[in-house]
Amino acid sequence: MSVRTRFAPSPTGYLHVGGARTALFNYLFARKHGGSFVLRVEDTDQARNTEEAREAIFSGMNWLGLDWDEGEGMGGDFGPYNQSERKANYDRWFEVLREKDRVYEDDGAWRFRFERKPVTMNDLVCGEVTIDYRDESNTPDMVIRRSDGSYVFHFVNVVDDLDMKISHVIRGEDHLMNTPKHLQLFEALGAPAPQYAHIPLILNPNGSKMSKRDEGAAVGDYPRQGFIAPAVVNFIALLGWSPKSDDEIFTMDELIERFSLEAVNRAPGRFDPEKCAWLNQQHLLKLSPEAFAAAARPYVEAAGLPVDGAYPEVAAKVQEKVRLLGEVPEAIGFLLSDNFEFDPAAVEKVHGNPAAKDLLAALADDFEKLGDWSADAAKHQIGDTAKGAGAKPGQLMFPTRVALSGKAGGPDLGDILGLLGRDRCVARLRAFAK
RNA sequence: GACCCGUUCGUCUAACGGUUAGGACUCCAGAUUUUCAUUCUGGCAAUAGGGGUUCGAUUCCCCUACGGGUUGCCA
Repeated sequence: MSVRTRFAPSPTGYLHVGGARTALFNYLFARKHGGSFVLRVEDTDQARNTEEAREAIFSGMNWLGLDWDEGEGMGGDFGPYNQSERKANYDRWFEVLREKDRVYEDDGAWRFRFERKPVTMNDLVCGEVTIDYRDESNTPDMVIRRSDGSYVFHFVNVVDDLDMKISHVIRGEDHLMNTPKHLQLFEALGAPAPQYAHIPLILNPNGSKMSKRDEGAAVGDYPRQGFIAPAVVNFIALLGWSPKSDDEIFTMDELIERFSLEAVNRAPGRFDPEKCAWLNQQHLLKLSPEAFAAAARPYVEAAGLPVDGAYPEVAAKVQEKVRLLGEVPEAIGFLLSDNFEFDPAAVEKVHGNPAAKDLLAALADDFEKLGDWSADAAKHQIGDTAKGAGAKPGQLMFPTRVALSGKAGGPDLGDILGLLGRDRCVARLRAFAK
């Protein structure tokens, strides 16, 4: 029997990290076993569905690199893949239940008659869990068809998994208690149930349940802040799953290679923005300088900075200095434009050294007298000027950095000198010395 | 309330019933870089509590506490 997994979001809001991770685990499992990954849209809640939400789900998955084999835009042998178009299937299976006398009418709605017995599920992550359906007060017969003729989640979910021949259902732990209901439905329908794996939920840094509006909740916010997809995929994979080794930087292919449901944890995990940012930095480091510059380009343009000519070279100078692409404009703005801000804290630090002003003025003069201008020559001149005034080179390097860039950190000072050129260096030094 | 799942450094996690309980993020300290960052080295920091079983328990069992989930004509 071939592996077939599915991601079945309802288009009622943007794609959030919990959903993205569910999609990722289903994707990894399918790819690892050479199976199929199906995208099914559970759009039965007409009141809350929106077209924007549909698009957000597709674009979020595309961004993450979770390509599906069947569903929206891909076709497939088990369509349609939108629940809103599958009513005929539901009607057909509902008739089966009615013929078997497993449903009864109640106030115009139809309830499914549970078998009153203990139901045991063998979850691939949680192990054996038994719910006793002899306790009717705890497990009342559930409505599967509303009085308006539409069907509820439990029923359509089961029918679709059955019709689409889903072999493994990997979903959030919030569905654990639903599973015995689904198992009973499969049994009543006379069909074998898929294997289930319930993965723990994702919590906020403070331990509360992560929901809409929380930081880091919307996948769409990640690219806006300058996260790249491989880093986000890597991060959410590590939330609740362990490679069982000390390695932790993984590409999608490596995750596919190493993923297994047995290594999924049972305890809910908290979302840590710091570690996510660190992972982003690690993945940024793996990019070629050209790829890094290209990835950062939109952020720099959005900041209103010119990206012609020297931009790619300039951007490459900060590749190992930023954690998020959104930090790039701030890091290189002073190299692309003469219009930049001074960091008060950095300026204050320079003012702490009374000799700095004279040293900077002297350096400007020496720069003008320097023969050939090059990054190395200029850098050496800083040392010479400092020594000439009886100071250590390090004492002049920081003030020079602040005078030229307005900041305490940034590209290598030699790179700054070379990229800026003699005239701009002299002008900025003199302006700052005043 | 009832039912279910869970609990190892602040966070993510590793550890055939036998380890000085390991790694990573954060933080701190050194080294390197004539500068910031990177990098490297070192440091701080954990088995929720109480009972068992066992020669021996982070690991198995029970109780308590805490956290999460489910209890809809939502999905």
